[in-house]
Amino acid sequence: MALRDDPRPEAAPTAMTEVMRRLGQRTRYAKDQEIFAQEEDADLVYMVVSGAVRTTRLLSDGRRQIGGFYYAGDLIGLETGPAHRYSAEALVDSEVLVARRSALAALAGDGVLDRALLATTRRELDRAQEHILVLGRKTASEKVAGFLKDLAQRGGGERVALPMSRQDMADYLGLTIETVSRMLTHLQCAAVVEFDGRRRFTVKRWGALEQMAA
Amino acid sequence: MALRDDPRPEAAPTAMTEVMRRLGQRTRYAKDQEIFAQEEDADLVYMVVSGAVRTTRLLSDGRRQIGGFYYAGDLIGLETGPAHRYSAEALVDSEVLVARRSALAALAGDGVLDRALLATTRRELDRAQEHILVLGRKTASEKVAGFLKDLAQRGGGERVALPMSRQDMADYLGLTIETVSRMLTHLQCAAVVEFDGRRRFTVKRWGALEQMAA
DNA sequence: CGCTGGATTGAGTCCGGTCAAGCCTTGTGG
DNA sequence: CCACAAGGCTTGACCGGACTCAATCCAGCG
Repeated sequence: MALRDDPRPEAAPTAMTEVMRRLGQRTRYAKDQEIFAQEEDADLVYMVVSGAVRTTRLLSDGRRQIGGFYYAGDLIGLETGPAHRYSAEALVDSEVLVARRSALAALAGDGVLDRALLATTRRELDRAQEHILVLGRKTASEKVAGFLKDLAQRGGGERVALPMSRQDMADYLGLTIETVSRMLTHLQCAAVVEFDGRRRFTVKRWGALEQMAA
Repeated sequence: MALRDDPRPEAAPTAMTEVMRRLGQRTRYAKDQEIFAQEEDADLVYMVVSGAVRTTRLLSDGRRQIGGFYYAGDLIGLETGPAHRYSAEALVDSEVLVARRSALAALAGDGVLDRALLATTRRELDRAQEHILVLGRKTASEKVAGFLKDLAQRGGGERVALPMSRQDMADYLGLTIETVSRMLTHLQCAAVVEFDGRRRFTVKRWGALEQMAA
């Protein structure tokens, strides 16, 4: 595969990472364990150290929307006001640094913290707006192709791991599990990607994938 | 109608409003005139003084997604990094205060500006996440009912104005203009709302509207 | 090796999109 | 002040992409 420049933005400002490392309480969460709950008081900030996390929002009738997936270096828990709008759960066994917001402010200095939080929040807003475009105006096959493309870019390597289930993908993309599965089958039949087990794939025709993502 | 407490959050922190009033260049935009363009350098901050604004994002094939609608007191132009992800246009003839970000920082002091921007950005992120839930997991009738409900709450008064076209509503909700029109007709047939012309309505059965918004 | 739960596949349905025809405001000019 | 145009909106008929329901498949694990 040709070299491409890494599209990943800095996961979080260095100052933030530094402070979190010093003040954060390292905590382990098992697969599917809840890290924080919807409506819970949002006084804590979380940084993923290893593993992966999803943020989800539940409607009373069981419909679920996933807000995003977070990996090592990503900050969560700041996307909300006083109370969380989303809950967060570990996708796989994960380690997370947890810190009180007030403690962070004391150590980092208000200005530094504010600037770091602003940068992270703004990046989060960009992600959300991209997500809005996808949910509002893309077809099922564009959604799935775009999802795999993003994952492959983020992963960097040849073989890309899918840490989430088909249900998670569906709930992120506003589709059903069956539709996601069909689109994956199509992509594989078209020799755009090749799956090696259910949670691992390789991009075979990068151009085609980008085109399908539109 | 019974008194309800006003669900509107402060449109923008007072410090921000104050500074914008002093430093902002008051500019008029005609209906449908562009305020800033997608991909344009994002050095300016905008505050709506009167009228209404939409932010939109265009796909190459013409599909359009509206990110949000903004009214008097709302800040725009901060939802992005170095370059705007969305363009902004006036929904109706509007007045907007325009200020350089650097000028604001100088006057307000970095800390104050950062804190104000953080608060606004976070509120914007909340809106975006709500929008994601709506686009990903709600049906057409829930989307339209929810949209009218939000407008009515924001408007406060008895008669609620719709400053946007059906096309704008459709592009905000991820629907077509025909579907929006049909849902509005249904709501009116069910005597949930009553239209007085095409751009003005009254909520007749508040409970039913909230229930349909789910 | 057999169990188990996630994933795939198929058949049929339905919600929302598409295409097309008309309606109704709103605004303009005589 | 009315006539008429024009564009936004509504309505109808039909279509199709994504959903639903249901039957299997199969990878991972004890």
